[in-house]
Amino acid sequence: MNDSAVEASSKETSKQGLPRLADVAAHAGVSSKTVSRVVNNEANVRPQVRAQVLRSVAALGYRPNAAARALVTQRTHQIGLIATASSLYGPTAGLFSLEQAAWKAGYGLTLTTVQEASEAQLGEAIHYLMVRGVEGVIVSGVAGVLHLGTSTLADMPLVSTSPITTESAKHVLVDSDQVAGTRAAVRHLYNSGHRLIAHLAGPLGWDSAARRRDGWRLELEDLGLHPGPLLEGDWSPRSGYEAALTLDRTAATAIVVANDHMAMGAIRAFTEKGLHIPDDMSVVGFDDVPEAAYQIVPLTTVRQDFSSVAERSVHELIQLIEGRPAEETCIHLPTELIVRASTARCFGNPN
Amino acid sequence: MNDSAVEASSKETSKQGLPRLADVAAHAGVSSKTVSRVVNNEANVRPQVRAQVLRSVAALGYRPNAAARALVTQRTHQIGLIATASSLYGPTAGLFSLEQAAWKAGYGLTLTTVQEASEAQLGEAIHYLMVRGVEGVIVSGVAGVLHLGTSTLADMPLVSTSPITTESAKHVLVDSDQVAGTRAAVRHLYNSGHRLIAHLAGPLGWDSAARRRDGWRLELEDLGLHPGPLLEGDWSPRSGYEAALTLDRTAATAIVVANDHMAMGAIRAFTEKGLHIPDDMSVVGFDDVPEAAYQIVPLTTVRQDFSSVAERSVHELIQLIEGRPAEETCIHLPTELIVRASTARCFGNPN
DNA sequence: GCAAAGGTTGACAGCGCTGTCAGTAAGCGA
DNA sequence: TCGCTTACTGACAGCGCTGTCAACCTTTGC
Repeated sequence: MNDSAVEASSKETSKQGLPRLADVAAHAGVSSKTVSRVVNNEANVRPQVRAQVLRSVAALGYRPNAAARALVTQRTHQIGLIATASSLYGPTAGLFSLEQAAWKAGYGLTLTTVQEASEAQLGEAIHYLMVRGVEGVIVSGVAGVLHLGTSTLADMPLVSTSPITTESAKHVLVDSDQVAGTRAAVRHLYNSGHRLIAHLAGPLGWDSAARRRDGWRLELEDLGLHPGPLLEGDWSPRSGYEAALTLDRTAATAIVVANDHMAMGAIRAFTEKGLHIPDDMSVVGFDDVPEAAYQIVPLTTVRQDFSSVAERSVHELIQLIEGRPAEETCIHLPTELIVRASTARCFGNPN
Repeated sequence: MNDSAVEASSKETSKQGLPRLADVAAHAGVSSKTVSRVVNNEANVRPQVRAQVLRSVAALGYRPNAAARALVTQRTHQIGLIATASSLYGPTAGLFSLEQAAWKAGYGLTLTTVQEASEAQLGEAIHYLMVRGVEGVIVSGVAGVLHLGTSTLADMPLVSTSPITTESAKHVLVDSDQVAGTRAAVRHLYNSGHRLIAHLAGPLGWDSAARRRDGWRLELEDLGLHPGPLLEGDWSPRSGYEAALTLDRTAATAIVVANDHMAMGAIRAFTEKGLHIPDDMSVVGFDDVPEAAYQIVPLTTVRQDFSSVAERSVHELIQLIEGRPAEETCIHLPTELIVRASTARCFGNPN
């Protein structure tokens, strides 16, 4: 019945000086198993015993030891996240949503990064996470197709934004519908009278960059147009700037850019070349970063909902972890075209 | 001597079906303690025994169980990160550097977020991390001053970008030198002839926002100038836009903005009002986000090195974790003024 | 009033690993 | 050759917790 401060008791015997289940049990006058029941909210404990235990827990400042618990239950309730190390908006924006979704579901998030999606780096990251006992892995914003043939990840629940080369039932893809996104951008430009529509892609080794390019190309084909010039950047504003410098108004009157930051760089480059946006060149971005709406020329862009992707990813992963097989193995979330001021009617091609 | 594939052996007895130390020991014909020695790279194992054990480890695909290890060694080698949930550039940019620095030092990173830095939310986050057994905590981009009086964090190694109200020797502050940053911005504007210099601050409940404002005010005082208008935003481009809408050219010829994204919003607002940047209004940002250099009007800004802050934070934290007291409890890393095109001489005030 | 059923509690083993310490083999000087 | 040091190896306990199972204590129905 000792209700004194946190550091009160002197009987606790844990190595670290932290109180253990047994200390709480002694304090409350019950067995440690009963304390365990209370702490884990199990049924069949008399209310007054429960209350007394709770009081002792508070009095001693008891916290369960995750390692001990994990050891016996074989559950860590940890999710691993593998992300590409970059300070780019896209991959990071969903991070907090990811964490919050995991938190709500009672899971912790262990973060790890790779510089590039080489098999070696990915393998190292996976090893790192598995040693730490994660129960599932989310791979976010990693280039290319994941090859997990005989790898150690083959049997681990995994959600990725990139396709994976396994038939494992434990692998699910969750991502924005990139193809539909650039398709919508192209259609919008077409409807505005543009016929010469270029694309500034992300690094095409990245699956999402390739899919955005595919959308652009497919929509042009459906529209009966020849694809305009295809440029490639590395997602950075600088690369957008440099790529756009090489593009001529004779080659295209509009360009679909694979992300907003490259679009900003491109707009800067066009401006330098004396082209006015949108009158001389229409530009569509992708992502809808917060500052896109507040550029001097507010950016028309394809919004993707990073939060939804993150939440859905966590949801699907936890389904897999808890043994429920995935209903769909390939989930594409909708994107939305946000028309602002960087696109205009093309009067050169007045249809 | 079985060198077959990972899933080979059928003798492993772990609940999860994963091989344990004892399985490797049996496979190699040694005791589990010897395997433990090899796995942990301890001395005093005969080379050929070591080699044999290593072969068995590889053959069985053995991975040490972190929970068991943590239980007995009382070390988790995990660092907790508390960040504010937002998709803003500042707080997230250093995240990957943080992770990489932790990785190199052999630590894992567990991420958690708070919506706001209320005592309640922070307490919850801390509890979450402590239950997961982190050995130290980094608090990044959290508003205000941390009050950790009798809190459970009081005795835990902690590195923060905000000041903390404890005398604990285990708490260190690592951050960019915000004051010097805005001071440099003001001086640059002064040297360009500006005398009416406004400030658009971040949310002043945030310590970093308050310090940036202080730098602005202090430099103006040192220069013998009265502070111009002080506005407040919430770091977002939108808030910068809205704040700038209220600012008149008669009130200021230049403005120091507390981050780049608000600066972009402000530039957009000024442009809408018919003010030309930089001729009618000079704008200085803070952060130097990647797209700042590629705006239609490239942004003059105060660059802070998020990577250095992150690396230093991890370094200091690990010092604390490993029991070495901090040499400095308050570390400010330098910032650098990057002059681009959003600032110009003020001809209205020709010195 | 008694048995059966159900609710509540605790003793004990053991999760997979490492620290301790004792024991055995090898090296070495006299 | 012996005795002593040093290099290696393994038996065993136990980290803090939960699962199992047996024991006990209430209720309830008749």
